[in-house]
Amino acid sequence: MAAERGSSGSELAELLVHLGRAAYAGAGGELTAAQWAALRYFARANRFSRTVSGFADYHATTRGTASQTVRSLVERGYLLRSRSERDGRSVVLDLTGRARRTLGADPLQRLALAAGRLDARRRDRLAEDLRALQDQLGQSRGGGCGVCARCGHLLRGGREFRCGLMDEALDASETGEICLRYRPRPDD
Amino acid sequence: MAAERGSSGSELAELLVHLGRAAYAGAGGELTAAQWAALRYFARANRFSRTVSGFADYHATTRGTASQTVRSLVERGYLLRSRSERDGRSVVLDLTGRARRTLGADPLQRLALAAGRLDARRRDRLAEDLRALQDQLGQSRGGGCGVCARCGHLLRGGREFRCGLMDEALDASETGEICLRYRPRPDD
DNA sequence: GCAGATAGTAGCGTTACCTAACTATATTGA
DNA sequence: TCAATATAGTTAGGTAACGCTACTATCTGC
Repeated sequence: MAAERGSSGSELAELLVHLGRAAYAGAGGELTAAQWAALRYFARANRFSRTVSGFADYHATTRGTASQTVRSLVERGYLLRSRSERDGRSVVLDLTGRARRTLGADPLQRLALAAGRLDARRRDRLAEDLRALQDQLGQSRGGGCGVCARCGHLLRGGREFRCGLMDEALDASETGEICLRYRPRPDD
Repeated sequence: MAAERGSSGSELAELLVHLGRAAYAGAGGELTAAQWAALRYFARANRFSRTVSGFADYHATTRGTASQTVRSLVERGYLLRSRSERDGRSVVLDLTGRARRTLGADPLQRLALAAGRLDARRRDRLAEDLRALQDQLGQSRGGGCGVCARCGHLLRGGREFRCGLMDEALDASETGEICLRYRPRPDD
């Protein structure tokens, strides 16, 4: 029952959650928090992941809720909806130009700016620590989430990239996108 | 427009917010996310801050919303409500024994455990970085939030602690509690 | 005192969120 | 090949979060 030296795990966890909320303080912009989250997700997810289920997983909510949020964004002209050619059950969501412009007004920018003012080394260190936490959490759930560049399924041969799971070639620029199927590399 | 080296501020911000949400993944326990947040707040706030407005500020929401969340917790036996002697307009909220026991099942514990598994030095570093971000955000808003031990209003004389703003003595144990009036020390 | 600020509540409408039920397509396997 | 099962997505219904406005009560400053 002795207090831990320095910061305890719970303090850290509270700090993290609190910061995540405070970032939106007094936002009130043109979209709700969930809608902003969806826009950010579809802006950064790769072509295998820009689906309703993908967002539901990322946002840790149900498909029903995700479906509702997506619908509101489609109706308001932020997302384009098309059927997947890979899977007849899936729909693919893509950002419209309007959505890309709107992302510039994302209330999260305030936090992003604050983070951008950190020393580059410190920022990288922070990101690394947060990702370590994320991977650890992801393990205990099904999901997890990260970019191909750090994914255990990525195969590289020379300058070519390939996803071993989907068995498809990846453009270099795609390796920085978020993927549903992300799994931390074991040796990482 | 060139990509920043390493992690950009926006990536970091997204990571942070995402982690804050993912921590609750599949929680679904006996309370909602807002209710857990309230319980945590009232467990950690000092006697000047255990009010509806205090929680509203901390949780970055309106007093109306905070009032509703608090009411639900009082009705369900998690919080005790009493009028403040210092200020006739205020009510003071205190956790019941049931609430303290319930906090053991806080879904945030999963993240807290993950954080607790980090190396102690790394954890302190992480907490420090997050607090730096928080202070920077707090500045641009009115609020801000932190513990007396790091507050600019704290005066210490020998082993005695005192809040210069409220002009009251503080018990040593109270200096680890959250305060509404927290202001980062200028020289920090 | 009186004006203006602040603490809290109440009511309204929108949205998030969950659950459960449902359709349609994929996958599995006997 | 065909039936069982799993998965993608939608819909409906209910609770609570959330912001807004309006309101009362108390406090603070002049």
